[in-house]
Order: sequence, then C-alpha cells, then structure tokens
Amino acid sequence: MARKPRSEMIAETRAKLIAAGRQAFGTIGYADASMDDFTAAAGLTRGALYHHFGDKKGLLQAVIAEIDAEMTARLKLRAAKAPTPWEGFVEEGIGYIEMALEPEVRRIVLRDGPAVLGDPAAWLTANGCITAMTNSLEALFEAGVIGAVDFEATARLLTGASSYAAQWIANSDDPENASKRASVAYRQLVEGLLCDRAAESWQRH
Amino acid sequence: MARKPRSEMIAETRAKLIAAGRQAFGTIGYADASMDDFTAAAGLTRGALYHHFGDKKGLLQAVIAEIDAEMTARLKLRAAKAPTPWEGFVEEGIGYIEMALEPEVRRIVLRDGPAVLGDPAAWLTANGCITAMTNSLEALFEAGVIGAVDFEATARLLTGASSYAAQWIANSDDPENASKRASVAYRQLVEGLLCDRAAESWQRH
DNA sequence: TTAATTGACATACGATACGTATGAGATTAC
DNA sequence: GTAATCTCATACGTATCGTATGTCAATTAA
Repeated sequence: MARKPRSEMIAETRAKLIAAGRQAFGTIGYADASMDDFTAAAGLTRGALYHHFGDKKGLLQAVIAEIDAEMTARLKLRAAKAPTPWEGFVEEGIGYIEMALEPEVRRIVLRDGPAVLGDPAAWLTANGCITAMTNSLEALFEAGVIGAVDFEATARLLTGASSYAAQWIANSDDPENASKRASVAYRQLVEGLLCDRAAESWQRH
Repeated sequence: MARKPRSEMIAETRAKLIAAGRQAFGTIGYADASMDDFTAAAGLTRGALYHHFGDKKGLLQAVIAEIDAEMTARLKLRAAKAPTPWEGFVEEGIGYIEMALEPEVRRIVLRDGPAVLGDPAAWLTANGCITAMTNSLEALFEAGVIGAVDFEATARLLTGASSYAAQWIANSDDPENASKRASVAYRQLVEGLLCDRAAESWQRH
C-alpha cells in the first residue's frame, strides 16, 4: 500500500477536479455541466470542489488559467521557429487563429469565459497571449520593421480579429478553406503595419 | 372601453416581453435574469413567454434580432454621413467599436449571445453588420481605394477587432482614453489596406 | 506513543428557477 | 348561438446550486 503525503493527495484532487471540469466545460459547455456529474466522474463530490475552488466559477478560472498557460507556451514556441521576427509575429497571430479553432479553447476560453467571468482583459492569467503580442510589436518597432503604433491597443485589435476569425472558421461549411482565407487576410491586414511595404516580399524570406 | 383586435393585443404582449427581457438581460445579464421576475415586471407570467418564444433562449434571440437591426441602421447612417467612401468605411468600424461600448450591446449581443446561442456567425440576423462591411470593402476595391483582399474574411477580422477592442475599453480604468487609443489604432490598422498609403493624408479630407 | 487539532472531503438540506402539463377565459369562425 | 381555437395563467415536478454540518484521516505536540 503506497503511502503518500497529504500534500500530494491534495494536489491530485485539485488536478482531478480541473481535468474533469475541463473535460465537461470543453464538451457540453459551462452552463450545462452539472457539478454533481463531473465531480462524480472524477470520483469526488461537490464538497471537494467547493472546498478547493469556492464555487463553479472558481473552477472555471483554474481551468482557463491552465489552458492559457498552454496556449502562451505554444505561441512562443511557434514564433521562435520563424525565420525573422516579423514572420514570427505573423505566425503568432495565425497560430492564435488556429488555436482558437480547437473546440476546447473556443468554448472555454473564448465563449464561456467572458460570459461567466467578465472581460478577459481583467483575468490576471489570460493576458499571456496579449502581453506576448504587445511585446512583439514593441520589439518590431524598435527594430524599425513596423511604424509607430499603440502597441497594446494594436495587440488587442489583432487578438480580437484572430479569435473572431476562428469562430467564423469553426462554424464554416468548409473550415479548411475558411482557415486559409482567414490566414491570408490576416497577413494582409498586419502587413499594413510594415514601414516599407515594398519590403513585404523579402520580409517573408 | 377601447376595443382592440386580437392581433394587436398579441403584438403588444410580444413587444412587452421583448422590452422586459431586453431590460433584464442588459442590466443583470441573461443567466441571472429570472423569467418570473421580468415577465412579472411586464405584467405577465412565464406562460406568455413560453407561448410566444418557446423558451428563454427564444426570447434572447428575439431581443438580439431587435438590437442588431438597430445597430445596422445606425452604422449605415453614420457611414453615409462621411465625406468619402473610405472615411465612411473607417467610421463604420469606429462606430462599431463605440456601439460595442454600450452595456446593452456588450452584454446581450457580444457576451451572452454567443454563450447561449452559439456562434454569432450562425445567427441569421446578426450578420447585418458583417454584410454591410463586406459590401463596403468590395465597393472600395472597385473604386480603386483599397487593394485586392478577401472581402468577407477581412470584414470578419475587422468586426472581431472592433468588438474585442470594445471589451477592453469597457473594462478599462479610463474608458475615454482607451476608446481614443482603440480608434486611432483601428484607423492605422485599416489604413494598411489602402492602395497608396501616401494617399492617407488627403483621404482624410 | 498517544492525544488533540487541523483540514479535506462527504452528506444533508433548503432555496431558486426552469420546463411541462393542465386549465380558464375570450375571441373568432361557422 | 355554438363550437373551436388561441392566448395566457396556474400548478406541479425536477434539476442544480450554495451552505451548513458532520466524519475521518493525517499531522503535530506532549
């Protein structure tokens, strides 16, 4: 009989609840997810949930924090692989569009999150992606790649454009095609920020 | 004693329910709005609601349809007042940002709508704004003002950018300031679509 | 080693809100 | 004038949430 310290058991319970919530919220949605059901699926009861997270919203927050961290990490990785900083920035935006296509992200982070917790900008955690993009813009400006813009405002506009595009794609009859169209349109849109648009062609390589 | 035809009475109750729902959804939000409460406020009961709209979602749909129609009309009016087609297009986008600032629009159309009814792109009605913007883009291209882009995809990106910006503004410590920043950033973003960016200065006048 | 305390989690309860099924009253149709 | 239809209210069952209470195990201290 393996004996585990209490702290490990607690972490395990928390993880189980988050996983169960994530699964339920990501499939049937927050509103329709019965706490009795998905806590039972984790071999627990609502008692555990209330103890650890206060209420249903608290669990949602924890789930979102987890997903956001994963998203930010993936975006950074993707941007780092790009040949130029500019291309990295573009890839970041397109990557955001593609991630927002995943049902779990769309439902939990983009749809239910704002509805239940309020404005995403207020979530301490969920700023990962926006902060990252703001920094990218600033760096590009300092490198002389793009003109002077309000970095934060522009970053917010672009993440908004991306997430909305994702909704469109996800609901499209032909997601494959819509995704391509959105990516191309996104690229064209941000290329408008470039200092020298004649530079576009070589910036790509 | 004024005698009214039945059809008028029905229209009246429908209108009363929509108004009551709009009021409740716009202030306390969809989830927290008790049907018993706001139907009573309209001098009716849930019975009437279920009869006319099927369920709570049905009423939300009707409310959104009404608001969307108003929004589209306002945007068209605003765009029509602009001195040039290009400026009209920019005004349309900024107008969208500003409308999305209104609590009623934000809560009902942008926040609760997608959460309860699913993807906004699927709402038959709510396409008013996007369709309008798509048409504007096409006209601008044909007039040689902007370059070739995917009109629909770009329109969706821009409405997404706008509505997201609005969320940011609304939650900001200084909405006035954030609104200005968003408007400026938006203008810069769309000016990237112009054929000749040297044209920007005079296009404004 | 044992007793006490803390804390993790379950169970029990009450309240609220939703959806349906039934019913009454009034208007329209024949 | 009677029947049928439609609008809307009332009554009921049920699901879910939040709280309050209880229990058992583990850690701590004597």
